[in-house]
Amino acid sequence: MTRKPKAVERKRGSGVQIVYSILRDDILDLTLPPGSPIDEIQLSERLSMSRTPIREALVRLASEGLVTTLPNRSTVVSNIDFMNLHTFFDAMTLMYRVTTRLAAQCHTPADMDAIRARQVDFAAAVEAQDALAMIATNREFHAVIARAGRNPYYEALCLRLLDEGRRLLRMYYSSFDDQLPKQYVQEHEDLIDAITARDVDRADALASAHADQIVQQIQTLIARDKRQHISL
Amino acid sequence: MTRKPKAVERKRGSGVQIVYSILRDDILDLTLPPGSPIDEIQLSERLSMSRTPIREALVRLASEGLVTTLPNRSTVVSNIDFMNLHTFFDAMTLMYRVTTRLAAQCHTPADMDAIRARQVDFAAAVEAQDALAMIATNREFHAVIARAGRNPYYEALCLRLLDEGRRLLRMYYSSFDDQLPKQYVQEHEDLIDAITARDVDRADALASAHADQIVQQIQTLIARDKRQHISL
DNA sequence: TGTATTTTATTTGTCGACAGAAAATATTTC
DNA sequence: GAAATATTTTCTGTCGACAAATAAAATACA
Repeated sequence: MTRKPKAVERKRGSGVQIVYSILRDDILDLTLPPGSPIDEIQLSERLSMSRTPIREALVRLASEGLVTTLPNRSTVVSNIDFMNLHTFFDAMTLMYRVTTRLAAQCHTPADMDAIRARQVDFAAAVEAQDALAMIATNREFHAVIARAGRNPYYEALCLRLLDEGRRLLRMYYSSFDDQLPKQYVQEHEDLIDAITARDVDRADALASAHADQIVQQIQTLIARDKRQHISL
Repeated sequence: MTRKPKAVERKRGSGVQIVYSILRDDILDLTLPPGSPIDEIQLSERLSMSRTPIREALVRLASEGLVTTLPNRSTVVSNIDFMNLHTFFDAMTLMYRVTTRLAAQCHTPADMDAIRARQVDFAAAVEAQDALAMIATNREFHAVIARAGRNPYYEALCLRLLDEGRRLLRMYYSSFDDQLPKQYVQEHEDLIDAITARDVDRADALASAHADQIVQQIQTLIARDKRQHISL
């Protein structure tokens, strides 16, 4: 006998936030891979709430580009556009540079504390050879730098790109589980030094090089993946 | 006797789009000035539809930053943050540069046709000394350049900034109705030339100078506005 | 008369239900 | 047996209604 889930007492307005967070996480770590249909009714039963807050969460995700709503048909998790990855790399590199520059210009001691804390997490993830944790902590590291830059427009685009990158990296690290490059830890340390010294040009150059490294890393992974597909 | 508006037959799914467009336009041309509360019931009566599609439109506007939802209270049109206008100018300048560069790199003949068509509209608006039309056509001009750049991340940020700028300019031109600067028309022409010639560096330099001009223009208007306020 | 407290009213957040649109399935026709 | 058509099913988009939360009004009290 399937029993209906009880309507748990919840704070008014929290429902949307819960659904949004769950879906977002599932999409970004590929628990919901690109193309997955999202059934509103199924979700509403699983989370024991009406379809209204779920639809609201979906609308928010859609306006962030994480899901695509097909009119009168199910909404699906957005695809990763491999044809135009270069636009992603281009934007990512520029945003790394711009946010790091700004952070070097106008950081506060509290910002530096936050940045260093994220770097500790990142180093730990690399040390533990935990690819998933590395992806997540790298995102947080650059997110706090972007926040320290104090430009909401740049920050928003940077966060969006970091999330998109999280999905992308997750795709390859889950299938290959590579040796995680320890040099990234040193590159982050150098970035922190440049920001601390308020050396804008050096911060810019380091961010640029760091972005190039990551781009190259991803492209290597993609190339290897393609070869593997051909060999089948 | 107040009669209830008839539920007009409408295509399924079009309701949200209608509300979204109306609200968006009203917000951007300051028909709904910053801080205006948006009453869902009132809107639903005026447009003769249920609150559901209206709420969906509001969620979309909120995720674009055009409205702010106060929990359990009315949603209001977002304020213009005059304290941090420099972040807007900074981002606007960079996006002008980046999108113009990319347009110079990878435009097609169709792109150039679209750009030139927008420039004709812009020139006409300036010639007619129609401030509102100038604001709108200027937005479209840079929007098609951004589209020609073919980077969806840059394009999205650029559109957001152009809309924000539309609101800002509208605020001052509505109160002062200035002489509209004819030099902008020539600057646009120069931009088109550089893009057509695929001269990336020149396009970049021109876009940078153009952005600086506009920033200076806005700052002049703001300064004049402040003086006027003090003199009262 | 001014402040604190209770009552009322307004408005949001959530719900269940229904109708319309595709997709999936069954049925007919050749 | 295959293609075309009809039927059913599934799921979205929209609706009206209700309850919680806040703001406004009214009342009590000093």
